[in-house]
Amino acid sequence: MGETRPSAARQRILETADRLFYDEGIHAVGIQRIIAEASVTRVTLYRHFPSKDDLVAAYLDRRSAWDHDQVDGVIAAYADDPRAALTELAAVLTRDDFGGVSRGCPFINASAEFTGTHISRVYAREIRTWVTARFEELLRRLDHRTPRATAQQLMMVRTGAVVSGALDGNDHLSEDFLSCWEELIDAGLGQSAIGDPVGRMTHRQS
Amino acid sequence: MGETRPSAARQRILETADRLFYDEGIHAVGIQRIIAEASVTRVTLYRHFPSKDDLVAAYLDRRSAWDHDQVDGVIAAYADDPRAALTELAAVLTRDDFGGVSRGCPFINASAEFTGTHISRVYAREIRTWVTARFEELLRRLDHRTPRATAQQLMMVRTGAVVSGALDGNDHLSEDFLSCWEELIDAGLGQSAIGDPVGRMTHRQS
DNA sequence: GAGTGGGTAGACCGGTCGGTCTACCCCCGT
DNA sequence: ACGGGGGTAGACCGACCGGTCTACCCACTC
Repeated sequence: MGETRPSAARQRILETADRLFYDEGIHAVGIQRIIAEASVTRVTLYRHFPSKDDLVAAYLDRRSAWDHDQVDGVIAAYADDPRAALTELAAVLTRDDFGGVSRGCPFINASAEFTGTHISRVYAREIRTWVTARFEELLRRLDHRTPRATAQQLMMVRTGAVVSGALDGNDHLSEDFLSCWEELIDAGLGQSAIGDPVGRMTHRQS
Repeated sequence: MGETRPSAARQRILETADRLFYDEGIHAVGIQRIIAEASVTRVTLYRHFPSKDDLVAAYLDRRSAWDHDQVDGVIAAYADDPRAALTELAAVLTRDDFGGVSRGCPFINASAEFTGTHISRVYAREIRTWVTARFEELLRRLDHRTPRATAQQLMMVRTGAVVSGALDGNDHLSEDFLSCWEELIDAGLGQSAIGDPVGRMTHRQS
């Protein structure tokens, strides 16, 4: 019962919606466009997704699941080396986001289109806190001095990198981002090879 | 001639559009809403702004002028102390953006709603490169080792701070941002009191 | 005192929005 | 053999979109 066949139509709808919503914005894309480009009938779409908001939720859900998998994958791959995992996460979490070709983070973009407690904002906050928590875990395993504060700084810098990458034409942003990333991490590590003294980053505890 | 009286109606239209566009998004706000809340006729609005896009342009123009003035004001106020100007800019450029109450940067939000070469993206890129150039100037006056790269890092971090502030509920973000900001600047200064050795931030020249 | 620019009022346009309805179809499992 | 779930086709709904039109008004200036 329930999910029997994969439903090719449903898959086409989701992929088309994902592409259009991400590339052009949610409000800018109507149902008509989606059903046309997905080669699907109106009825079929509304059978799977009772309202446009449901489709939006499914879109964000896919993206969210993807990001979760990406992060979990990196952490698992570097299970015995948290420091290397953090570096790899920097790369993975900004993949395709530099060079002014990408449209940036789907959650940030979606949040810009809606107000209050709309699902887009809920999804955005959810995944952001989750990723930040993963950062914090890795930092704790490194005996970092300020795991929570630094995790939030990492999230902040990553956010800025993705948004800047989508807006500016700068082709050196990737290096600027990565050096800043490494810097933030190493500044709170004990026996760092680059010899930073006492907690310059410790304006607050934890 | 041309601009004789200040035209109270025009002013009301602009202020209403600014508020609604910023708070709820551009696509989400129709002309009907604006003329209703501005207590103005349809004809009046279209007399001043031939199309919605013109109104959007005027909205972004106001915001852009405001930011320009803010930055110029700070630089002028600290004309003899570039280092203090940078610190003050950090505060000014994220004013009202922390605590999850603000909606963040109007240019970033507008850019998320449109594609390609739409005015919103042009405005965003313009002001971002302009502000970054001001950062770079100040850093040069401080004999910073990597003024351009660091200026872009500052812009990146500021971007992340504003967006994170608009999305997350975190109430410590301001401190995280400011410490990161100071860190980025001081890491490339010569006779810094916090004793950082040779260029760890200098992964590239200029 | 005639003209003009900025304003009001409200009907009107074609198009698109999100969403519903009816009717037919076809493949699959029982 | 048949029932049902997933699919197609296309008309239809009210509402709203951005934008235009006509007609009247008022205050100010030349």
